[in-house]
Amino acid sequence: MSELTVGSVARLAGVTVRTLHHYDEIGLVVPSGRTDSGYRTYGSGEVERLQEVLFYRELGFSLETIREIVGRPGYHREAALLQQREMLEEKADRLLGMVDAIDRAMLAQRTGVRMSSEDMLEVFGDFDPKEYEQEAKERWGDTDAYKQSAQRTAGYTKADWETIKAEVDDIYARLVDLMAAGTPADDPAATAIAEEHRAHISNWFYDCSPAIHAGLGQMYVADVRFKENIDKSGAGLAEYLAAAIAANSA
Amino acid sequence: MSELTVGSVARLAGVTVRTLHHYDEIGLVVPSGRTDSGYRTYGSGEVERLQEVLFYRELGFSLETIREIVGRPGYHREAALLQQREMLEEKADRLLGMVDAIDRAMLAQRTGVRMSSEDMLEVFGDFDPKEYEQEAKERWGDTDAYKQSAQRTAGYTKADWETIKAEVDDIYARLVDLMAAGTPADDPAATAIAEEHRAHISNWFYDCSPAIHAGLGQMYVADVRFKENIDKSGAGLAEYLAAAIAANSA
DNA sequence: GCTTGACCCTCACGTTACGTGAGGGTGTAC
DNA sequence: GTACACCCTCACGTAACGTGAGGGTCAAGC
Repeated sequence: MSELTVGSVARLAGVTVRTLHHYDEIGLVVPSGRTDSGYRTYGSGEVERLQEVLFYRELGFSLETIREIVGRPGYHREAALLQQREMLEEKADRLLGMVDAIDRAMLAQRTGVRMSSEDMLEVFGDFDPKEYEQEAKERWGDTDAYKQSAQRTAGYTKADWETIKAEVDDIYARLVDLMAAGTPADDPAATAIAEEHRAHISNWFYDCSPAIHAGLGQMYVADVRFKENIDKSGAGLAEYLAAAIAANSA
Repeated sequence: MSELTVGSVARLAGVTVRTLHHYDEIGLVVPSGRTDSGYRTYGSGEVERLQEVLFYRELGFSLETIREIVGRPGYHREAALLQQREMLEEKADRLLGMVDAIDRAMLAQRTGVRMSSEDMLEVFGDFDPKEYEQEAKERWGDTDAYKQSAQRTAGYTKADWETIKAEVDDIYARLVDLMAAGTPADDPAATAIAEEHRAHISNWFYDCSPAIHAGLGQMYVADVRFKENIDKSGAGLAEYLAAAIAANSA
């Protein structure tokens, strides 16, 4: 009475009949018996086994491995799970790496012939934004800001990058002037430029809240790569900019 | 003179000879010609095409799709790339979901029979840590702290969770006492307990630096789910705890 | 008793992107 | 002359089923 036919079991477990045939063929889940006319019958035990098999299948195990897991009573399920976990993480990493590569490819394609490292170098000197790209991805890959930035910048042409660079240079130059004049970083003149800087980022990269801006400022002095690059526009500019941002965010 | 043989091309492109045979079979990359004895010869054009094919292959495109991309001159490479990008992200999400499922499965397995929602409920009342899990994953999924936490907690038994709960309750109770006595949150008595709270998290979940702890404190008041849960131990406790943490982190 | 569906069966080939021999020529260095 | 590296063309194998082809079975309705 509790013997079910293939169709019922298939619907119950959310698989096709062919799948059950296949599992029967390879001996992974074998029907409890057959009717006189040859119809497969499944008991509750078989259905349970099927569900365990499907659980592991969902986790991406191969049927061969699943056979070992559900077959041997004392099989190291935990070790298998751990191993699988690592494999999945690696795969996911690979896929995200591909996403990254696509972003780069689209950037290259959109910017006409190519906006590859050579052109980058032309615009940015020896501070290649791409150099920082991988790490940025690791740090902020999953944040909205990163995605927004990646999406927007993918469409930028060389002319855009030149405009961006020009804007930043202008901001830096005016800050250097203030700094040279001995203006304190929390002076309204400086904080106004810090605010311009924030607008610049919001405009070209991602919505930059004062809080995020404050974090950026800290990084400008903490991360030597940023600091060195900024200081190229004037010694001590990184600290000055960071202080102005801090004052503006407060 | 610039005609290369299969082996050379294969080594050059980092693929096997069989791959080149296959691409020839399906007409994806066809040799420029054959020698009298039937050897395949590849010119620079073919090698270039091969490299373009391999580029798209790296991105996970099927050979059929690649044929369309590199075949038609005006094919919408960009649209294809965008679509592929989305697919890859979805796949990556799926894989990370599996990792998550494995974490849960291991948790279930380690805690003896099962440490499922029912038991969770028993220990934590109606504040199920798992309920917050998905969002935590989204927010912090890629951080070291999250991984550390997920790894450690995967091994916790029901008894562990009870200990954790008891410790937190004790911390909260003593804070409520201080609060009732009118002790300011920046009083050493309160900040000492805040420090205990930090140690508790470092001990059971992940290395909690003062900076991270400060962030947590802010979230305790900003996120109603945390706030409400904490306030169950005493009205206003969330703010008091947050203030004590802030004072302790300063 | 007969038809009509819905369901079941067993082959068996198709899918992806090659891996892996089998069986046999080719090119050149010693 | 022969050893060895390299090339060729079949052609089957891989994972997990999808998809018919060709043909029985079962219960319901006429």
